[in-house]
Order: sequence, then C-alpha cells, then structure tokens
Amino acid sequence: MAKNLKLKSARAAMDMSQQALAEKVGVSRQTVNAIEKGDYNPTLNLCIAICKALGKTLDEVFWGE
Amino acid sequence: MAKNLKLKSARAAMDMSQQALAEKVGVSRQTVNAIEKGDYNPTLNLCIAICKALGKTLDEVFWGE
DNA sequence: TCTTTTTGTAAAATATACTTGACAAACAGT
DNA sequence: ACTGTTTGTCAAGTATATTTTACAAAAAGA
Repeated sequence: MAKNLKLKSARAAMDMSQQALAEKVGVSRQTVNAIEKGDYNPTLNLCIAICKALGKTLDEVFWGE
Repeated sequence: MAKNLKLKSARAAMDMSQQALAEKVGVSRQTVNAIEKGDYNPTLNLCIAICKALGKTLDEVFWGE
C-alpha cells in the first residue's frame, strides 16, 4: 500500500504528533502510524474521527491515494 | 448506528441490486446489506471500492450520516 | 396466483483491524 | 554531550469486519 501523505501533512498542519492524534481519536499510536505508513486499512469510523480531529473531510484525507 | 440511505439511493440510481454491487466490489451480499443497514463499519478500501462502483466520492456516500 | 429476484436476518468460522508492551533510531532543545 | 519527544517497527494477544450456509419475508414480473 501507499503512504498516506495527505494525512501526514494535515496532522503536521495542526502541529499534532501521532500520539496526540491517536489520543484524540481514541486509538493507539501504532494504529495512526500504520495508517500513515499505509500498512493497513482503517475502518470508516476511524477515518471519520481522524478527519474531524484534523478539520478535514474524507475526500481531503482519504480519497485518491 | 444509522442506516446509510445515501448508499441505498446511489445504488438504486445505478439500478444495481445489493448482490450486483457486492460482486462488483468483491464482497458478500450480506456485507453490503449490513453496511446499508448500518450494522457495521466497513474498511476504507471497501468504501472506496463501493464509491468507484457507484461513480461517487467518499464524501458523497459516507460523510455525514 | 405462481415464479423469480431482492432483501432481511442469524449462527459459526475465518481474516484482519487494533491493542499492549517494548525497544531503538532520528530529531529538537538545552 | 545529554535529555526528552517523536517516529518506526516487532510480536503476541483481543476485538471485530467479512464469509459461508441457510432460511424466510417482501417486492416485481408473468
């Protein structure tokens, strides 16, 4: 799978660490790391939580990798 | 969880049965049914496959339930 | 009414998302 | 050089998405 650079930059734009984002959306830091790295395939609910935490929409963060 | 009526209507607009959509995206009919019914929480890759099959984007089908 | 397609639903099994704990490398600040 | 934060990664476990088989109700067509 491909790295999710849109997620990485959206997180950077909010000056948030993987840890901070993970806590805000209620998952482990490794999960956020794996999603950014493209290792797996988050669930829709997690994608939505991440988008809301970053002030983005699904299309902006997860559409067109 | 809430029913996904946007998915249901997008599928209807393509004149596609749950079965037909399921085959097109490579999952079982029950999975499509459960997603429409709101029973669970598909993975991102499945959401993307469904959107492509229906000619929609993530925001149009899965954003704001 | 009869037949076929579509949909709703359930239980048991399998695949995989996600967790926890842990360790090391890269980087920033002092 | 030292300290603390961030990131990358691994292995073993738990939770849950998805499959398969199966049956019945609802809708559509003839």
